[in-house]
Amino acid sequence: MASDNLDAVLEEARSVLYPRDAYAFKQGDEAKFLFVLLRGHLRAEQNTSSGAKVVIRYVSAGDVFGAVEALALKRYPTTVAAVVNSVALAWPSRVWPRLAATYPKLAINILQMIGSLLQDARLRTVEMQTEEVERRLARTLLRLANQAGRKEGRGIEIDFPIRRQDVAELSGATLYTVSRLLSSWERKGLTAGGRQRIVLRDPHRLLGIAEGRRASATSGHR
Amino acid sequence: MASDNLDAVLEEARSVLYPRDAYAFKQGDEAKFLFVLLRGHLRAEQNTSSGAKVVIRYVSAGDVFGAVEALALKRYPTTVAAVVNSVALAWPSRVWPRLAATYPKLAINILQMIGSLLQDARLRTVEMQTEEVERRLARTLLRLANQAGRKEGRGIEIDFPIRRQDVAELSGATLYTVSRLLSSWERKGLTAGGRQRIVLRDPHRLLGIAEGRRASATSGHR
DNA sequence: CCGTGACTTTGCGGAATCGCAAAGACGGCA
DNA sequence: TGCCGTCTTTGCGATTCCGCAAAGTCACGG
Repeated sequence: MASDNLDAVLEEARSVLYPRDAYAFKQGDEAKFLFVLLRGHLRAEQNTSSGAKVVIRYVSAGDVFGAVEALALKRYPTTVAAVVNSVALAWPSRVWPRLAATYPKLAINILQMIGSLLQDARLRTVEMQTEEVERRLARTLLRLANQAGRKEGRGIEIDFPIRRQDVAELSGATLYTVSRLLSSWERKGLTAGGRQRIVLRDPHRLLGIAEGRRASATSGHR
Repeated sequence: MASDNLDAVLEEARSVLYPRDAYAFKQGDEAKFLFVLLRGHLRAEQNTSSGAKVVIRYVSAGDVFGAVEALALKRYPTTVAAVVNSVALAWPSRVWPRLAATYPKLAINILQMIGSLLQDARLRTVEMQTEEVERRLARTLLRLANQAGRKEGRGIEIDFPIRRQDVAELSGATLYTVSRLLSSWERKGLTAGGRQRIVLRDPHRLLGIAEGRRASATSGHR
């Protein structure tokens, strides 16, 4: 039943290839397309007027991106860049009214997706406001592992290159604090890593930290 | 042209009265209705499992609330309570598909509203992550004044009772820090206040703080 | 195989902010 | 009018977290 619809909807899209570090769009660009990521990983970030940068989210295969902007806003409020070679489908936003009218379920799906984005955004605000950095970082890593984790011998590796700086901008901390925490966790066997690389060695204990139990004997220093 | 539509849509709603401190709905309730606030002011807040509370936003007359939840989610992720006696219109969420199909512009409006909520939420995250408390507080007050300010002799008063604690939960600070900053601003003639009451005496200078210039000679202490 | 630039780590203060404790101040209600 | 609970203020540390500086470390291109 759905396959006819699906084919028809796919007809309207064109596919786009983003080499590593290429931009899908930039903050302030006119929002002419809505996308679905087929393969790869993208980073959505927002820059403040004062030059600070915040990572809004990482986009994984199967995710929709640019939708809210294309459907409801005029311009993209974020910049989206490929962190590995990626492939996406793009629909011109002008075809949306027709598609939505023809396939009501599509509209419902998009609405739900936006709803969950909103919920995520608010959850993040709540965490930023009520939890300390260590916990936020643990949560951030678990989330990344969950959406882009690859099983790797003794643990889960985040399946795309990510700098400490990126993690900091995603979790609401500084580069230095993230580096210190990861070092400390590495010494305890919770994580492992390297240049643009993070492996969760003991997700269970990380979850413990994320949920409140302080990393025993962390002491922040030493 | 629109008035017929409007009448027809209004037909489907029922009005509800919320006395001060009454709940429109609570976190976890099944999302059966979507609302428009006609009169009054509501506070939407979210509680964490650990007991902390965060104010998501204040709802003013004309605002839609509960929409995302009713249209896309199953349950309300926030609690909404009246801070003054309020009146709202409520639509059962099940009439939505029919309304949306009949009045496409309605769907577009709702989508745009949700889009701007998402943008707000992300902007807040960015601010929480990149700006210091003083600036965030100034922004928060200006926003409140903007959406619910009443001109008052020598300044703009926030037109509903709001505790320091609420401001803290809205701006991402603690009760103590908010109180200290407001005291300091009051000494400089930027604001005035009292029990559950805040008046912006000099919005222009507040804007200066919100945009970066540090309140001269603040010194944090004293 | 080496040089170079990007990324990471860590020491060392320093600043921002928290948060207890305790004292006021206010306002509604009996 | 007086009491009481709620809200606010402020002193005083205590913490958390930041952020410069400088020294690694790593990956890649030539």
